[in-house]
Order: sequence, then C-alpha cells, then structure tokens
Amino acid sequence: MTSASGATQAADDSAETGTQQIRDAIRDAIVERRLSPGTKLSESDVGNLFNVSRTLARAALQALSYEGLVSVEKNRGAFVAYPSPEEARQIFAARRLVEPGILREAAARITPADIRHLKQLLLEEGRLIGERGQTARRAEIKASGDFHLALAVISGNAIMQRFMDELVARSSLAIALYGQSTVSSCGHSEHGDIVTAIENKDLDEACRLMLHHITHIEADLDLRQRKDLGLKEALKR
Amino acid sequence: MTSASGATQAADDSAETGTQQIRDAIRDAIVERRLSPGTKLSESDVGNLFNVSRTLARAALQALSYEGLVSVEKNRGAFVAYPSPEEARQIFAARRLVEPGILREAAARITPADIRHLKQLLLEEGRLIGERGQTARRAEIKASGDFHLALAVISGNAIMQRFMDELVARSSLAIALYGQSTVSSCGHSEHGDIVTAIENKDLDEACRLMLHHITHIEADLDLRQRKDLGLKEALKR
DNA sequence: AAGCAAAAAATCGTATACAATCTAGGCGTC
DNA sequence: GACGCCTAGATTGTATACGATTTTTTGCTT
Repeated sequence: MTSASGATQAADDSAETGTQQIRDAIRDAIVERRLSPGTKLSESDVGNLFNVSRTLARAALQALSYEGLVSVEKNRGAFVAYPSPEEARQIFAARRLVEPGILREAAARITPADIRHLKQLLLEEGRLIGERGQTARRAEIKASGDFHLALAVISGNAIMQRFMDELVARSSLAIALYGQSTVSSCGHSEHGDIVTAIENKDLDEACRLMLHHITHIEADLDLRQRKDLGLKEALKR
Repeated sequence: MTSASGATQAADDSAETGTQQIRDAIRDAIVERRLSPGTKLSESDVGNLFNVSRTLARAALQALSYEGLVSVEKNRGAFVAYPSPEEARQIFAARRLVEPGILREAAARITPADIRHLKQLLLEEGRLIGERGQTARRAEIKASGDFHLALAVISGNAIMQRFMDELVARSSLAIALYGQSTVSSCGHSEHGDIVTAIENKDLDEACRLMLHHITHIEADLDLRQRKDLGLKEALKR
C-alpha cells in the first residue's frame, strides 16, 4: 500500500487522472513481472485496455520511458525496457552510490514509529516468503523493494525518494532478465540486519551491510553478454 | 557544446525530433535564466513559437515536468518551476549525497584526455567570469554547471549522469530564486582545486572539497521562508 | 519450395476538433 | 464603492482524423 502509487507525485498536483492511473498500472505490472522485458506495448492496445484514447495511452508510455521502464523507438512503438548487462551494472552501481547516503539521512531522522513501520514491512516480507504461488511471489518482489523505498521516504528527501523509485523498479527489470536463483529471498535476512544496525546507532555497520546487500543482489545476476544479441529484433516481440 | 543537448538521451533512440528540440530549447532558457521561475508556459504559445501543434508543445512541457523544471497544474497549465525553500534544500542535499560518489567513480576511470577536458572547461569558465554583459553571465552559469556534469560523464554511469543533469538544472532554478550574491563566480576557484586534488590522487581531499563547494553554493542562498507565501497565485505570473 | 516484390494492414507521428474548466470583465444589488 | 453573480473569452483535457512509416501478407518468379 505504501508503494501503490508511490512514485512520481510527492507534491505532484498534475496527476492527469487518466494518464497517471495507466502509468501506475503498467508500472506495477512491470515491477511485479507480469510484463516481461521486450513486450510490445502498442498505443492502441493500451488505450483500448483502459478505455481511453491513444492520446492518453501515448502520454502514459512516454512517462514510463522517462523512468526507464519502457523504451520507445521512433516509428516502432513502445516496449517494456530490456536493459543491457551494462545498464544493469549501472543500475546497481547507482544504488551502491546513493543508498548508503540515504540510509545515513534516514537514520538521522528516524522515529520509533518509523522503526515499527520498517519491522512491519520485514514481517510482511517474511510472511510472503513462506507462502507459495505466483501471487505471493509477485508480492514478495514488491515487498523486497518496498523496504529500500521506505528508507528513502524516511530520509525525507523527495528527490532521492523519486530516484530510488526509479532505481528499484529498474532493478526489478534487471533481475527478471538476468536473475538466476528463483527469487532474491536470500536478501530478506539482510534487511533485518540493517534495521538492527540502525537501531544500534551503528551507522557505519548499517552502510556496510547495505553495500553488501546490494552487491549480493547483483551477484545473483548472470551479466555475461549473450553473444547472439545482435538480432535484438528477435527479442523484441 | 558538451551540454548543448546533453541531457536525456544517452542511448535514447526515441528523440521525437520536434518534442526533443522544444524541450531542449526551453530547458536551456530556464537554466540560463532567460525564463524566470513562475513564468506561465501556455501550450498554444509554445506551439506557435516553434511552429508546431499543441500536441507536441504539450509533450515537451510534460517532459520538462518529469525533470522538475516546470510544474503543470491540472486545468491551469504549465509554469516554470518555482521550487520552495524546502525543495531547494533537498536539491542541494541530493547533490551532497551523490556528487562525492560520482567524483570517486570518475577519478577511478579518468584519463589524461579527460583531465585536459576538465581544465579546458575551467579555462572557459574563467574567461567568462572576466567578461561582462548578460550573455557572458548566462554562459557563465551554464559553464559552472557543465563542470559538475562533465564529472558525471567521466564516471561512465549514464543513470547518474541523467540524474546530475536534473539536479544541476534545478539548482539553477533555486539559485535564480534565492541567490544573493550577483553570481556564483565565487565557486570557480573551488572547481580548480577539485581538479588539482584529483590529479594528486587525493580522493578524500577531492570529496571534501566537493562537499564544501556544494555547501558554499547553498550558503549563498537566502532560504528563509517568506511569510506572505500563502497567496502563491501572486507569484505564479 | 524458397526467395523476392509489391500491395495491404497495422502502427506511429502530428494536427485539428470539440468538450470541460478556468479566468476575466461587466452588471446589478446592497 | 464593495461584494457577488453571471456571461464571454481563453486555456486545458481528450478524442478523432489523416499522412507517414513500418510490418505483414500475398503472389509471382526461379
């Protein structure tokens, strides 16, 4: 619920109602991996699906392209983004670069209520890992990201929060493409350790754990360049 | 020249020619402060100005709103963004958070050619400070940002590069609104010091200087809340 | 049957049209 | 003269229309 529409607004008064809704729906579908990288998103289809004109569908796709979740190719249309191994590396490099800083700012402003909230998220995440079925798996993916997003919220910096929204969403894409282990459930305990370190006011340790955690996620990816990638057209549909 | 259109593309194949052009033109105008915060940007006006339909004008404005440079209010239109003091603080907080990291990555990959390029930028910047006239002033503003952007380019991370583009542009808005000293020319020597520290492989010192530099820029702003800000309508046009 | 060329269909790029909403000015009342 | 209401104009929100580009299909040739 925290992340249902928790992306771009902040103080966003814009919210072209229709567009916003479509954008969030598609974003969620991408992040939860109901839409695979490379899937074509035709403007007409999206429009029909939401009972809205191509104009709005196009606007939504355009918006998603600014977040790096879909790539639009001139005269060819929009596709769910298909990050290259290099792009994937950059996504995680960016996270290593900003998340320790966010963590520090968050720790400086954190309240007992925030800590309770974080633990709540952890509990929820743990519960989902226990369950089985696709629905639970998808919820787990989202929950895993929500932890990092929650820290950004606590940090109180709306700009960093939006940036993290983008990074977490794009991470999900990279994992969908290059992830090896079935799920990144491995990372759950690491989230808990980070909270503990924050509670103990051991920021250096918390940051160390955070960096380790991100590296751990990335290590589960197989980012070796696929050689036959020249005919990327084949992948696009 | 490095920054002429040096913002959003990277591997951007999209480039709806018309929209892209309009967006860059308006962005430049905002960054160079030819457009003041709060200025109304009507879709028809923008369209006419670029001999293009409202459709494309709207798309360009929408794009700029994703970068935080214009704010669009439902049923009211688009305005050059008018960042609140709090927003301004967050912009600089974000820069303090990411720029040391970018600097470290850049330093790790920097080549002699890159260093020559940085010094070239410094020279150009120094030259502009010497000149007088509005044109020179505007060029100076842009040059000052270009230094930070160049570091992001050298870091080789396209995602951080795009983020820095946004932060530098928004900084320019904050300075335009709250800046006190005529120009931030004060910061020029600091840029030089940073390059020197990089050359000396003294990364800790370089980061220290960078943080100091950003704080210095922010310190020149008067971010006291204006009390009569309730009737923000008055400020909007 | 495979390959290629041209035509047909689908899809995108952009402009225009119409409805909904907001803004401004005028008029009347108090 | 000030306040409120109402109409006229301007501006945005969304849909539709049409030309351009790409993709697919068809049908012919080898």
